[in-house]
Amino acid sequence: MPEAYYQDGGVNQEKRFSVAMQRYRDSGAGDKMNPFAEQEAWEEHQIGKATLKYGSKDRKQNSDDFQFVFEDQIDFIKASVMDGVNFEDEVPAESLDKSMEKSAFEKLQEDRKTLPIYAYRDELLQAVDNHQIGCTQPRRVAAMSVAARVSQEMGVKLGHEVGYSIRFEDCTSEKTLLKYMTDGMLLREFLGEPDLAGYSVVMVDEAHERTLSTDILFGLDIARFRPDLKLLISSATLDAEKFSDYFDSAPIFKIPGRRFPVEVHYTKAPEADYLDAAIVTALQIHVTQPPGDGDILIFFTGQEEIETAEEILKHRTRGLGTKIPELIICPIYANLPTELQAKIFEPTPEGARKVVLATNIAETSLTIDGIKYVIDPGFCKMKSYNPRTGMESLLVTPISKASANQRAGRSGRTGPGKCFRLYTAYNYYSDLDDNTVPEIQRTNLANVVLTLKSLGIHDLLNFDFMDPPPAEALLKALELLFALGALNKLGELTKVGRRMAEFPLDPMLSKMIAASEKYQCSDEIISIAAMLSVGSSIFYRPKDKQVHADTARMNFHTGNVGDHVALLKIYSSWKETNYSTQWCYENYIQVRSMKRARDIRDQLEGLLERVEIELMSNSNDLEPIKKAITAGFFPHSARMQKNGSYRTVKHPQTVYIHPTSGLAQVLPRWVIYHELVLTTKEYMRQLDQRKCLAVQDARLRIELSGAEGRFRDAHCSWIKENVSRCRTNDSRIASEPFLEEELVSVKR
DNA sequence: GAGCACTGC
Repeated sequence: MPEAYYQDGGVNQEKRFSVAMQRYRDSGAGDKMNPFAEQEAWEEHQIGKATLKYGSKDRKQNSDDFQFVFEDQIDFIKASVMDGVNFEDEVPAESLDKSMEKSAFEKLQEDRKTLPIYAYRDELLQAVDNHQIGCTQPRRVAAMSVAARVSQEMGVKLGHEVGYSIRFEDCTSEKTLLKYMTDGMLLREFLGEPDLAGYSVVMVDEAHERTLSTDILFGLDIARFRPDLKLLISSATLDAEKFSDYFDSAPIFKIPGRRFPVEVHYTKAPEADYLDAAIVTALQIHVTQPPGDGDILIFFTGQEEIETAEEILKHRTRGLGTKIPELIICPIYANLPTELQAKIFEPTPEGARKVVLATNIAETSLTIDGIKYVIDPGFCKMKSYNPRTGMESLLVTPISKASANQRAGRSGRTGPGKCFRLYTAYNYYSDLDDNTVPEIQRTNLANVVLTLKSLGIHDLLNFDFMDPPPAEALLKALELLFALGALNKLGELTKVGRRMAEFPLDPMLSKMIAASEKYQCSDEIISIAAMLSVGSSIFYRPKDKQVHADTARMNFHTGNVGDHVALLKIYSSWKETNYSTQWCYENYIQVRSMKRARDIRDQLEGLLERVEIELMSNSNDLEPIKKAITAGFFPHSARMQKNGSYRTVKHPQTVYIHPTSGLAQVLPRWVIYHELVLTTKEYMRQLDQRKCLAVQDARLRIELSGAEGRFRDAHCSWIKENVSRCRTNDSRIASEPFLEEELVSVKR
C-alpha cells in the first residue's frame, strides 16, 4: 500500500475521531477530557508510526495470495494476546470424553466441579441460612437462563427451589430458596420492603456494568437495616478495589474466569472510513483463512450502518463470484424483527462462513457460537445527558477500553480467537477511557430522584453514590419534580408524588396518568403511556420499503389528531383485531413492540388500582385526554415562531417538528412534545397541541415563578444556595401565554 | 423531509 494512502486516511480518521469527541464534549458529557488530547494523540501517533512499523511479517505473504482479489488491504499489527485462563488445564480433554458416556445430569455435576468458583463453595454456603438467596442480573434473559441452568444442576424443577423473577413474569413459589432476578426487580422489591426481610444473601452479578438500578441499590446500602444480610458483588473488572473500598473494605475473592486466548491486532495507521475498513478486513479474513475455521463478527453503531455494510458486502462478494467461498451475511440489532434475528443462530453450512453485522447487542446481550474473528471499529452510540440544557441525545462515541476488551473476548468463546481493531494501539491506550461512564452520570435523573425521595432520602447531594452524578443533574430533576407537583417546597413527596413513584415510568408520564383521574380518561391515558414508553421502535422501516412504511404510518394521523392520539389509535386498532400479528405486518408495525405495549398497559392498569385511580374511558372527547397529557408534559412546551420553527420554553432554543409527526403541516401555535432528538436538526418527537389546564394546576406554577415559590430542600444546603439560579429557570416553566389564558379566566 | 445503541421497572 502506498504510504500516502495511509497518511491521507490518517488525517480523515483523526477528523472522524475528533468530530465524534467534539460532539460528545458539546453534549456536556465529556467535560473531564483533556482538551489537548487530540493534539497529543496526533503527535504520539506520528511517533507511533515510526516505531510500529516492524511486526506483521506474515501479512506480506498473505497479501500476496490475494493481491489479485482486492486493491485495498489493511495492515494490522499483532500487539498483544489476551490470556485465556488455562481452559484446557482445568478440564482435561479425557474427562470431557468420558463424560460423554454419562447421563446429562452427571455430566453437569462433573462440569460444575471443574468451575474455578467451586473451591469457594463451602465458604459461600456458610452464609446461607433458612432464608432465600437473591441473585441479580442486568438482563431478563440472563436471569431466566441462569435460573434454568442452576435448577438443572440441582435436579429440581424451575420455579420450585430455584426460580426467577422478572417484570411481567414471576416464576417463584413458597419453596424458592434461590431466586434469580433483574436488578431493577430487586430495586422495586426494596421500595416495598426496605429491609429485604425475605433474603439472607443478595448477590449482585455483573456489577461492572453499573446499571442505574445497581448504582442506586449500592448507594442505599441495602444491608443497613440488616447486619446479618450478606452482600456479594461479582464483577468482571480489574478494579475490584474500588468496589471493596466503597463497601468499607469488604474482602475480595479473585476467582479466575474461563476463556480462550485472543490475539489482538491494531491497524498500523488510523483508517479513513471504518465502515469500508471493516468490510475490507472481513473479506481479507474470509479469503485468506480456510472456510469452516470460524465466523466473523463486526461491531457497528446502528441499523443504518449495518444496512449499508450489508449492501456493500453483497455487492463486492457478488463481483467475486465463485472465486471465494460462500459468505453468509447476518445483520443483527435490537429493532430487527425477531424472525430475522433468528438467522444468526443457524449453524454455518460446510464450506461457508458467516459474517455477523451487529450493534452493541452482541457485546453483552447475546452470544453467538462459532465466532473466531472480531472486527472492532471502536465506536458505539451512547445516550448522554446535558444537565445544563436538560437535553438527552444519542451520540456516536469512542468506546472504552473495557468495552473494547469485552468485544475482543467475543472471539474467544469456543476456541482461540482474533480481534482486529480498526484503530491504532496508540488510540487504544491514549484516547479510550478505561471504563464506560456509568449510566447514572449520563442520564436524566428525574426518575432516580423520585425513587430516592419515595424511600425518604432527602439529602441527595450527600447521598453515597459510588460515582456521583453531576449536582446540576440532581437539581434539574428536583426542579422538574417540583414543577410537576410531586415535591412540595420543602422537597418532600406530595400525595401526587407518592402515586407517581408507584409507576415504573418517566415522571412526566406518571404525572399524566395521575392527572387522568381528574380528566376521567385513565383508560386512554395508560394506553398512550404504554405506547410512549415502548419508544420509537413501534414502526419497522426497512431501507427498501420506506415509502410503504411511511404511508402506513400516516394513516393513523388522519384528522390531524396529534401524535399521542395517533398512538392511541394504533393501540386500539390492534386491540380490535384481537391483537393480530398479520395486522402489524400490514401496517409496518413491530409485533414485539406492540406486545410489549400490551404488557406495560396491563401492568399500569394493575397499578391504577393500587393507587386508587378508577379506570375510566372517555374516547369520544379528545379534549380531556389532551389536558391530561399537558398536565404531565407542560415542562416540554414550545411556541411557534414566525418562520415555522419553534422555541422551547424551559431552555429557550429553536427546535422543529419532526417530519414524521402528524402535526408537521399543521403547525399549532403552542405544542407540548414528548422528547427532543438531535439529528440533522433539533427535532421534537411525539407532539400535540398544548391545552389550558384547570386553575389549581396553574396556581402551582404561579407560585413556582413567584418569590414565595422558592424551591428549598430542607436537608440540602447546596440546593438552597442555588435557588436563585433555579428561579430564573422556573419562571420559564410557567411562561406567559400558558398562564395568561388561565389568569384571564381567573380574573373573570 | 427524516434515519433510533442497549438495558431495566
